[in-house]
Amino acid sequence: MRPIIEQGQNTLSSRELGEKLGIPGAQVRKDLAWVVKSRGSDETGQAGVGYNCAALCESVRRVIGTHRRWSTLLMGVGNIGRALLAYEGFAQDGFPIVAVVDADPRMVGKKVSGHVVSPLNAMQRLICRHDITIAILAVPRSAAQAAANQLCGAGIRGILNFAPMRIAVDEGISVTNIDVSVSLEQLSMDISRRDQSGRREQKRGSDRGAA
Amino acid sequence: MRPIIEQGQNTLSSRELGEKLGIPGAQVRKDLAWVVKSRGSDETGQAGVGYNCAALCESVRRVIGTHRRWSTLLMGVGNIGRALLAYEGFAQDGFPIVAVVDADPRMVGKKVSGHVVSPLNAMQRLICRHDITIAILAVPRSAAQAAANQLCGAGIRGILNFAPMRIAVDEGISVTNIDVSVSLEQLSMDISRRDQSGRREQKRGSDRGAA
DNA sequence: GTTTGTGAAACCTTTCACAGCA
DNA sequence: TGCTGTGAAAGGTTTCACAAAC
Repeated sequence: MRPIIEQGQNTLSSRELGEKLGIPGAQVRKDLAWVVKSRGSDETGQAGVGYNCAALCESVRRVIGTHRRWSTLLMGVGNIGRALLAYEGFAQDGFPIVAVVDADPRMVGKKVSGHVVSPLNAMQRLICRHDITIAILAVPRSAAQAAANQLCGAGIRGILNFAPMRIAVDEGISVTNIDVSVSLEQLSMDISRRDQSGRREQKRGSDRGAA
Repeated sequence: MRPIIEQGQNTLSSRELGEKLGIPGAQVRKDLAWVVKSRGSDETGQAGVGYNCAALCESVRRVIGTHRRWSTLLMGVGNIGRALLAYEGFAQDGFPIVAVVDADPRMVGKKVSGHVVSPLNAMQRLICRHDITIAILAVPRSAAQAAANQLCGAGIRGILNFAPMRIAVDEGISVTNIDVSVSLEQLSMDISRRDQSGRREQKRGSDRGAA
């Protein structure tokens, strides 16, 4: 899993890339053409050679937005919040947690994995001062909507929501949900459907490999 | 957010349902027709009335697979593992954690949120005995592929992977990934794209509301 | 020779619109 | 009248296939 560019190869064909991703080369070319166009760049692939790894990487990072740092605020230092703070890998990915708040006064002032927990009423100021765009919402379900409202009011641009519910937000604010139960349901559905097609396959005498 | 069925309403139209989900009624009808067909049931919606909430719920649960319990094994009692054990909400959703294992001998025998941690070599036996179909993989990235291999060998059917990497698994095994950094990247891309279209909108004099 | 970028074709999903039913 | 189920239209995505570029 060492970066390809460090393995001495500094160019990649769409077919190679597609093999790694399990998709046909044509789709890679279409997608990459879109990336280049989105970026407004003219750094395109070279016929007969392929794509320059470094340039490609930079283009993709531009389009995804990971070329810059996105300061984040963590709201809630319960079990999930503490696990996230302990991980410490987000800063490397460009998402440093620069502020931590909790509604529980008993938590305020405590240090969790090196981060001092601030009170809710400091949030607005923290967001402005640290130019925070993203909030990680790690509070219990019962507190989630109220917390989301406060975040919207404080001028956050996006929320990563760990509460097992849909939160309503103001127009113009993006939300991404992480819900372990939903992921488990996806998984169980995948397994069920595989079971069913397997049984069908058996019944009508294995038509043609896997579906 | 009280269940609709407890609010005295025991029937729902595709339009109502679509409004709640933010999609047109026609799509709800198409999807529900698929659910009914998938289930092989003839419990269909009633013209002029709508869908029976209870029957609909049951059909959807059948298709997703949540009509039955899926015993799960947790592998790894690090920060994420402990947070998952502390949550205790998965059992209610039909995904009870019935076994917990960790490679660290110092962890074995300890009780975490009421679950005794078993050693790795007990895993195979636990999976058979408790009829475990799903594993939650919550180990560090460096240990993830080896752990996945062991799970595949032990006859697991699906893996919910929290390690920040793609794991390779045997044919016929389903994987769902939860990667917070990837979710943060999704969020930042959403925000970036909104910014861009916003700026475009401004430049050419706000064509027509939101894009 | 190899590989890109891209029209055209094939495929899939969403929306429309309406006959038919309660 | 109100609503479903579905054929047809519209829209979008993926794959094919090949001229042009290296």
